Amino acid sequence: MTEPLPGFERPAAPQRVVARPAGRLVQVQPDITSVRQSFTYEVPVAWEKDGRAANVRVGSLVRVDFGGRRTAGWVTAVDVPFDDTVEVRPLAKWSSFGPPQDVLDIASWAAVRWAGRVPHFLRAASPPRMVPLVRHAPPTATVSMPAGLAGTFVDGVTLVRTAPGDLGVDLAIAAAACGRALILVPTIAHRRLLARRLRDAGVAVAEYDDQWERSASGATTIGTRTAALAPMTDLDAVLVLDEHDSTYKEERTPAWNARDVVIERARRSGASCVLASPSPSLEGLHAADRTLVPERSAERNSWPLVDVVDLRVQDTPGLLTERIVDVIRGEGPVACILNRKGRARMLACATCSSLAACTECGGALREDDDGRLVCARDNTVRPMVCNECNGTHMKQLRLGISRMAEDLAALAKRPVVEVSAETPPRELSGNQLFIGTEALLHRMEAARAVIFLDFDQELAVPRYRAAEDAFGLLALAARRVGPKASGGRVVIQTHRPDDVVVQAAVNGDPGRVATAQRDIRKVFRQPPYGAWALVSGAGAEAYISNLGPHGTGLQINRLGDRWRVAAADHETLLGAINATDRPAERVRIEIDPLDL
DNA sequence: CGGACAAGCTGA
DNA sequence: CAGCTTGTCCGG
Repeated sequence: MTEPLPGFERPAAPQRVVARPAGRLVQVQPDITSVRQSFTYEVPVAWEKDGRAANVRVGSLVRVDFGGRRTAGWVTAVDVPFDDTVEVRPLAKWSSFGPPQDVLDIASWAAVRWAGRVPHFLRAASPPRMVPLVRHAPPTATVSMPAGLAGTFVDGVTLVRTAPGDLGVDLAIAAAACGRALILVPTIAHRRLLARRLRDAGVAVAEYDDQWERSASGATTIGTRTAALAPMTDLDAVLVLDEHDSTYKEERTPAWNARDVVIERARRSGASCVLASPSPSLEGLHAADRTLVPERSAERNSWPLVDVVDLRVQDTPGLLTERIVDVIRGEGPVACILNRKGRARMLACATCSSLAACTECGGALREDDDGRLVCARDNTVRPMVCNECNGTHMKQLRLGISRMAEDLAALAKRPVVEVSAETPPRELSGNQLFIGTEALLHRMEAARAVIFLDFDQELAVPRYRAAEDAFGLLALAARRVGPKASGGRVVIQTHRPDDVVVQAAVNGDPGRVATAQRDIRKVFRQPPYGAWALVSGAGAEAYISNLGPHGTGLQINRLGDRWRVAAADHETLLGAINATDRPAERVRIEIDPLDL
């Protein structure tokens, strides 16, 4: 920059455009999804007199005039410097206490991690009803550490493989004994049960999000997915029960995962983090610094007896085999599981009963319009010929559930309760014979036996997580029937009795599934050994072309009207995803999709 | 998100 | 060229 010539000095600094307002200045993030920026507002001077001003804190919910209308928003910073170039308006209203600084920070982190918008996360982190004041009755953990668990809650992330029937009461008490604890469970029923047991043990409990205010005051917080954003600070312990459960993943965009959020919160607070599950996810194992596994014989005995019915060698056609007759005729509640999700019809050889499977990937085959066999996973096509015996005639394996219920009732010589989503809970109690989809397993409390009439569908689902999910279902069945000593049993009917998932259940040895899956996922760079984003929606194609310039290190695959974007790690993937402009049409971006 | 405004399009 | 549509920008 050269010196200006005499007479051409630069004008003096411009006059202040606006006068400094009298009140304190705060930043507010409006609750408008597409606004990614905070704006400065003034705390009205009048609020200082009546004490309202003292409640304007980071995280507080307020209402502000914004762009010609009034909208809700969150205070994201207080006592910010004055910028004289823009006019500052006063806050219109103070609404409620809100999430603390830690949670605002985690919301920003999560917005990057799942390519979402901050307001989505702040909404989930906010109280369900306005909270006029937070009473600070600091609850003190008076519980002592349960015997044998002192070494579980240590620095870093620990994965604990639990017995299938373990509902985590002792682990939860151990977490509470550490101090400020945040505990995640998959269902509200599980939350209620655990909260009751903890209160009985003398722990001050907040059930999130009904008791948002209590959580904010530091009580041991128990809740489902959204509890990952509970208004807690200075965490000492984090516990995720059934960490493999898919309910931790939000289905709507942003499709964030509560388990991953609390792992990050624990890391930031220096809290010990325990992930517990009888069927650990590979993501959980990958995130863990160490894994605790039960002693072999104890774990084996914690699983029920598992009978495998080899459908290839049954005399009776169909799924109602001789082997289940005794089980369904006995006393007590029995659940028959027949998943109808994934309408893809499956085929088996009419001669040797082998399941028609893809020679490349093992996925189930269906018949296309030209009478050939097509793999649902990789679209490999081959003629209608059996792998095993070269038979050319295939039979359909699918049966309607109502028809199945009738046949089952006839075979069992007792009535069958057909369970659907509409079945009221009271009809699920009692010593009856039930038939339904896997939702039945989630809804009933206990069973003497669980029968998977057709486990092939679980094994052959064309998804990279199929084996893990199938084993998770067996672990849930094991929870419902109890350990070997209880006398209950799980029956698995399948054409693939030697599948590692089936054998892991038979031997009560979940480690086998993880070991087998780990190798496959590593080779194919599937999560968690790679990072994926699934791009769909009307604007997907335009978005993918915008992604091009940022595409270093990305692999992009078209899957019909969706695209899979893969990278070696989240940093590479999210760097590109978040730097890419979105077209006007809707684009749905799902990071770490489960259904692929 | 929704209003303001600019640029583009259409029909007489 | 008025009157309308479509697109882009921005809000304290």
